[in-house]
Amino acid sequence: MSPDQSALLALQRATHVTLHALGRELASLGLTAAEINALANLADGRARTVSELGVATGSRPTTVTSVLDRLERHGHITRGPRPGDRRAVLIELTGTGRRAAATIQQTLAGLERRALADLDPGALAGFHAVLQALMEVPS
Amino acid sequence: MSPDQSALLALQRATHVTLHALGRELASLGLTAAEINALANLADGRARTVSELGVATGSRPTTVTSVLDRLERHGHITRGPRPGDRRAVLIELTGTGRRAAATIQQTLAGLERRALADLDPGALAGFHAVLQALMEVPS
DNA sequence: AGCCCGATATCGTAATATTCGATATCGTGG
DNA sequence: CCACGATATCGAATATTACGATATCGGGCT
Repeated sequence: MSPDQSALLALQRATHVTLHALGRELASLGLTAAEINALANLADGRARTVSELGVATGSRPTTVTSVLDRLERHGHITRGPRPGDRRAVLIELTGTGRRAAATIQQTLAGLERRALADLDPGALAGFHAVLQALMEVPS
Repeated sequence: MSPDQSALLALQRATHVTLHALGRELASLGLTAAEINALANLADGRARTVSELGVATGSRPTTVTSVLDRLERHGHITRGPRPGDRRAVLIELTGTGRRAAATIQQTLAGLERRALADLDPGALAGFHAVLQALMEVPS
């Protein structure tokens, strides 16, 4: 009954599958998975630097830059200097960006609620513990 | 202390991070993440169709086809007809493919062992339960 | 037998994603 | 004030993924 030999293979499959489901529900926004991911991480309204966003999404700075290029072109974000450190760039949501991010967050929350409602409470804790352990594995 | 508001965002970040770690350890094979994923799923030696591989990796058939194109060019797999159903294509590992897949599986297993050794036994069960629930969410 | 429909995989095309190396700018500590 | 690390971007290349169209095939229906 083991769904997979490997936790990592299961992780990747689940990521792809849920990404497709999320993209289907948010097709009207005309955004790609990476853009949705970035907006979801910005949805709380707190400004972030490119590096912080890279850590949050698990991507490299150059990748984040290209995603932000498209988000900026679509008018969803603005870039500005960080006060006190003009190397860093602060990413902030625009009005339309905030609306899109809110839609994303609601869809995200709804999908998770439907999926995890009937689940054992400890399962979610174990889920996060495994993710944490996988990300901190000593190389 | 909650690592993330959203299980899905945590999922995506963990996937990216672990993919980078895995790619680093397997850099000598000269394979990309998608190719590694495909070979890992084929590592048990059982032949699979393109569709089965798509389900296992969570990708669409066209995506699998292009990944297989590269694996075939590298001499890691062969394609042949499935006896009794010539629509389907059976993917099988070659000699070099089997060696690469074995290396991948060992690296995968080692990485998971290092990461999950000190973890509560129930955590892994919860992890798989959450993944299962997320993939089966009613649309 | 003949036919239509769904399943399977591939192809062409295009848009995205990702990476690498190089570069410009900026803080910080000697 | 100077060297070094941090930060982000750019240019070029490759990989990834998707969509629609196409070819082939199995199976059921008449």
